[in-house]
Amino acid sequence: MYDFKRIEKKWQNIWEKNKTFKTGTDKSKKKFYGLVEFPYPSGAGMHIGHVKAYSGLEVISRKRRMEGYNVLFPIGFDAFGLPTENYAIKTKTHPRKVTDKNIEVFTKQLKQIGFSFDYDRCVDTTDEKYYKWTQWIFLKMFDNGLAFRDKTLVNYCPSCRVVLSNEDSQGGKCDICHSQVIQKEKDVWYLRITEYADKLLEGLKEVDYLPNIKTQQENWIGKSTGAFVNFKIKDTKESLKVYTTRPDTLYGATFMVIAPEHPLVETLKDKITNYDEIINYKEEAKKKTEFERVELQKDKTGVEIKGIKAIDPVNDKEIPVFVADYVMMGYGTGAIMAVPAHDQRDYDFAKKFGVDIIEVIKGGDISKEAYTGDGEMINSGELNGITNKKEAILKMIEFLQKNKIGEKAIQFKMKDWAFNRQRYWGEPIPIVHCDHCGDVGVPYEELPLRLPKVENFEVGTDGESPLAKMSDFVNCKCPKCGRDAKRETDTMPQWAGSSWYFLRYIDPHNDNELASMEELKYWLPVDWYNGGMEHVTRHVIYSRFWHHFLYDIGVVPVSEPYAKRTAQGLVLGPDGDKMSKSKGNVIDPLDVVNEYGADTLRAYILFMGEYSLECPWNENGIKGVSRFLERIYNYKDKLNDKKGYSEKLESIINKTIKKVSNDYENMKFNTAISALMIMLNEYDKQDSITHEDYKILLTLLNPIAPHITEELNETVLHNKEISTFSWPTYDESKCVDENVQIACSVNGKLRATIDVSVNTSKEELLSLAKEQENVKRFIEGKEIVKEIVVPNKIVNIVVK
RNA sequence: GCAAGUGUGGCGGAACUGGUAGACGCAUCAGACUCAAAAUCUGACGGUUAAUAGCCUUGUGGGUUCGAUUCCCAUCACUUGCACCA
Repeated sequence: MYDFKRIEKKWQNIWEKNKTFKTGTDKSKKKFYGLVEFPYPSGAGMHIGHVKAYSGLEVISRKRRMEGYNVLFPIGFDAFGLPTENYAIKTKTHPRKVTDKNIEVFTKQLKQIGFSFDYDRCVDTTDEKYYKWTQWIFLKMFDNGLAFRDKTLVNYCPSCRVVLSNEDSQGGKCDICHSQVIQKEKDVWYLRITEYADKLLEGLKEVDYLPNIKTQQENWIGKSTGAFVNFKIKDTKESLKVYTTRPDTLYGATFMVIAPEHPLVETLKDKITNYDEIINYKEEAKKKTEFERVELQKDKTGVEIKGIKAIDPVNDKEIPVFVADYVMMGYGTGAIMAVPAHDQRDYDFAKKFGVDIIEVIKGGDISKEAYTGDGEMINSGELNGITNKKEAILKMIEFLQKNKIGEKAIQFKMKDWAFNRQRYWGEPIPIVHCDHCGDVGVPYEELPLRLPKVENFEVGTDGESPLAKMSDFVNCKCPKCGRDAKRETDTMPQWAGSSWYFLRYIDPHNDNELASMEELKYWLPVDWYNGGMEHVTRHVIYSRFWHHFLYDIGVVPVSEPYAKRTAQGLVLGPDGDKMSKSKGNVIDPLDVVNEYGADTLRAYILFMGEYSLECPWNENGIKGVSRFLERIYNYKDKLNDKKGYSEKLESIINKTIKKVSNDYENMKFNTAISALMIMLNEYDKQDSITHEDYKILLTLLNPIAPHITEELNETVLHNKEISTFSWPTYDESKCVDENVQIACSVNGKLRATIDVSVNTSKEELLSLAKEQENVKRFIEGKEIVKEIVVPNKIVNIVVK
């Protein structure tokens, strides 16, 4: 048994002392910037998921260094946020202290696992030298009209007393405390991310993200091309504007639905004969969160607005108007035209309320359900006979524009980003409210606007930020006119600090700018960003948005921050469920380090399965990897004095170098390790192996298991450190086997295999196959219809 | 509902642009070593079977093909994300 405790400690000390993994500064060298999502330093310490998330690029980074790159592989801490604040409130400790302690523990643990981060570039989002620049970016957005304040119905968590973005209140529950979210009118700071929707979509074309990541972002942005159409309200001057992606079905519109909050209800109050009923419905809808409104899909509620009718502009038909809460004011125009024959949701509604259903596209059976497929247009005036949906849409848009009843329109699903929180532990929003000047940005030279040091940072009962109670902080002079004014007391959400942290790593101690252009030009873009699937639509989009903005104002040299993005799969508990404290299936990585060593932990986490897929933890599986490392360790007694590779091992060595190199690049670490195991099995068949044979194994394994390989390389082979080696190369001509096995099949069924030398001719393969006893049995007395020979692979004889 | 992903032995998982399904590892069984156990080493190991013959087998049902885990259609289950998105 090798003494992993001593060996791992020894090498960790050497790396720390020699600064082995310090980022290179020689700009003439090619660069590699590998980025992992920085952790939230929770009190629980590292999670097994962190180990998996970092191990992928850890291997790549170690390989890149050996390939001669300047490697920037940094780590930092996303330390603002509610858990720390709540913990601080509970234990009556200041969040600053809690954060510092947690960061210390985390850093120690990261080092215990041997991660080759450049710890000198560590970034902490709660450091005022850092959040100075987070505030600076916010101010720049404010100056450019991208940060604005509005009164809106917002998701509000009564328990946390915080306004939440839609993204943070999924399922109608607060993301943090899981209590019910309600709707409340409130002052909200927004970042106008919608203005960048098109750029964020276009930018995806030039980056190398995993396909499913790209698709998710596209869906989130949700660009749709359709048309605005105006429906007149009969006997009034009013009209209803709707947005539709299916203007081709306009002749099939038999009713309209508006959101309960739609202003038309007030404008036409006098004409509406059931106004009270409508208002009642509106009040009921207010009680529901957006989630509940959209969730109740089985039973659609709504009320017909009596006394008014809309007029379909293409055929002048009078159609009824309903209010229903499944239509949202926040998307499109807050009103829809309903085409029950070709939209299932409208169909259900029409059936329930007894509205006409008019078929305009042939192909379905509208007595049973809506038909959403393609087909010939009918009952549609000038569109009749068209069978192509796109053509029909284009023709209708043309018609609408010619007759000035509508126009082509592009809509995005994405909404603006609600940006303020009523919390202490976040970046103060650097804005002053002045009665005369309105919202005024804190002057840049006064940044950072520091979080005041206080004893009591608990949230007040009014749901305001704790900062609101600090008169020293609140009361100030307006930077513009000098009169008495009040500071904004809300803070930024956790997404703020994580939206630009990768820029700070590039130049972490710069006091004059967020990072120098010279450094940014060298290091950007991030070459490879790996993280969780769950951050693909929030953090990654938010940070791309910030980066595009910084590019537009000339602060960064490229528009897309991440050249490549991958994601690792979850590590599940041994029971196959997601690890959670309540289920008691949590594996603590440090326990594993203590029992098996860091190298075994690293190797197992990469060996357990395909990196991008989720995979359950298996206590037995780790033993296999542990044995593998043990076997390598015991090889020191089996070395001979011969030079070069053993002749018999040349082929397997070259093949393994090739396989492992490729697999690392494709994050197929499990098959890379498997290839190394196969190589070791080949070594086992020899009486002895050479120093070179051994060295190549240690080198290939080093990125995954750095401690044990460095130790053996030093104590057995007496070489300088592996981290100074060049990455091994292979000879393609030696990767080819001399012999291959050929499958011989009859009618596609395997009947025999033959061993032949590589590149045996087709003719010879065929005649060899026919000589096989078992092949003979199946072709004898039958007519040969076809003979297929694929050299080096298979012979298939088709008989009748 | 929409979108994406996954489905292979007792288990985790392999399989290049369609070409010997089950690599590698775990578990299990047998043997060696040992007084014994552990560790280690050797061998077997999808099902059925006396068989190194055959038949069946990659969620299910079809299709294309000489040949399908791989491509196409349908369907089921699970996971994730978004959502009455017009």
